[in-house]
Order: sequence, then C-alpha cells, then structure tokens
Amino acid sequence: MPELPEVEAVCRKLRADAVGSTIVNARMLRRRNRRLEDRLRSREITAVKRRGKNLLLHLSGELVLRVHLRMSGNLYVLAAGQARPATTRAYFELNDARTLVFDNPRALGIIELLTPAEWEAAAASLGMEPLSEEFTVEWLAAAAARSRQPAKCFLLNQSHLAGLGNIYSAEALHRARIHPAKPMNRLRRPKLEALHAAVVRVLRDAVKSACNAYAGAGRYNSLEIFPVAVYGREGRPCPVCGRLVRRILQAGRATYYCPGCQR
DNA sequence: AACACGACCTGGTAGC
DNA sequence: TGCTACCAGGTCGTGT
Repeated sequence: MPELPEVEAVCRKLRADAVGSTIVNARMLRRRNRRLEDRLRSREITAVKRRGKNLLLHLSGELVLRVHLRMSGNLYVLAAGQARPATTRAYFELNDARTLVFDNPRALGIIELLTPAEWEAAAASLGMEPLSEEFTVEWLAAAAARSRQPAKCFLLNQSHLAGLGNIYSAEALHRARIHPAKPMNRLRRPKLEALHAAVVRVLRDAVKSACNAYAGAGRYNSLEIFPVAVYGREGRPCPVCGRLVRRILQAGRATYYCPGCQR
C-alpha cells in the first residue's frame, strides 16, 4: 500500500512516539530475522527518518534499522496491554511497557539492521527525493533527456525519483496530461514543467491527508484519503473531461489513464 | 536500455 | 455457502 506520503505519515508518528525509547526485548517472528533479536536488545531509538519508501530507525551504538513496508504493512507503537494484530511479523518491547509493532500482512516487508556505511551504500541506488529542494524542473529535464522509458515506468523507478508508487504516479501523469506510455526523452519543456508541478502537488497533498488520517486512525488508505482521478477507476468517467478511464499493463502493473486528457 | 516474467507472501473479493 | 481465480499501494533477479 504505502507510497511516499503514507510512509511519511508513519515516520512522523513514529518520530513523536518512539524516539528516546529503548528496546528492552526484540521478537522477530520470521525465522530469517531471528538473529537480529540479540543485536537489537538495549538499543535506544535516537531518530526516525524516511528515504524514499524506506523507514530508518537510528539506534544507539551506530546502527540503522531499515524497514520497508512493501505492499502492505504498518509500523507503530501500541500502548501497554494493547493486543498485537495476528499479522505481526516483529515486535519490540520498549522500556516504558509500550510495544513497537511491525504489522505486515503479506509478509513481503523488509527489516534489516545495517551500519551507517551499509545504509549509505544501499541508499546510493535511490534517486531524488521529490519533496526536496533539489527536485527542480532542471533536474527533471536532465534526467528525462537521458531516459527513453515510458513516463509511468520512469516515475515508478526508484533510482530516478524515490517514493512514487503506482497510485501517485498515475495521478501525477493525469494532472500533467501526459500519456503513461510517452517516452520521457520526448517530453517537451512545458510538459516537463507540468509533470514537475504535478508530482510535487500530488505528493504534498497526499502527505497532508495521510498524516491527518494516520494521526487519527493509525491507518492509511490512499484511496480513502486522496481524491483519485484515474487510479482504480477503469470504465468510469474522468472527472475532468468525462471520457472513460482506461486500464493498461506496463511492466506487468496496472496503469490507469484518461484517453481524453492524456496524449 | 527496455521489456517480460516469475518470485516473494497473504488476504479480500468477484464469479461461478 | 463454498470453492476458485484473480487482484493488490513493491522490488529483485533472470532472461531476452
């Protein structure tokens, strides 16, 4: 589920709830991660950050716990005595009797413990943060000129821009009126400007909604918090022009677009 | 460089 | 109701 906005919401909540707490007992419920239990014990959570769709829990003793929620999942603190969901894959008992829970129904998520240098190396393959100052039209134009990828695939590729997923890339392309199959290096300047603005706007709006929803419910559902124009709306009218939304496959994934607006 | 496809996992839902 | 098939917000590896 989570793309950048949802991960950002999880990150902010966690920062407020978990920084300063110490892990007194770590339980990894999947065999492959069992050996992390000892290494996590007695570590203080000193900072929580986000990079792309990755959550980074900085721990005392110079370690970084990288958590990726993948298709499903959540990471949050439960008050003492609150029941963990059945789909909990790991949990961390904190010094104040609360519990940090990694809920990951589809079990595709990643938890790994890295040194700062290892994280640095892994992060090298991640691209631009789309909500950072460095993400400019100039940057996008330069990257686009180097890529013949279809626009949708370009946006999904984390080594270009880090954080967009299937929903928000479709929505950004719709707002920018760009056909998802259009090769990036064939977009002209006005389209690139529109795409830059659309990516920033879509993500900013979604971060705001996701944070509000998450602070209240402790959950996120992009399709509930964000007014999608095309995603998941095959056969229904485009809210802008009324033409029926189409669904195509690109790189094995569904892409939704409006044949009227996006050419 | 780009695509196709399978793998990793589980749960929800549409259709029979 | 109960079964099956397909679908899902992500990413990686392999092969063409």
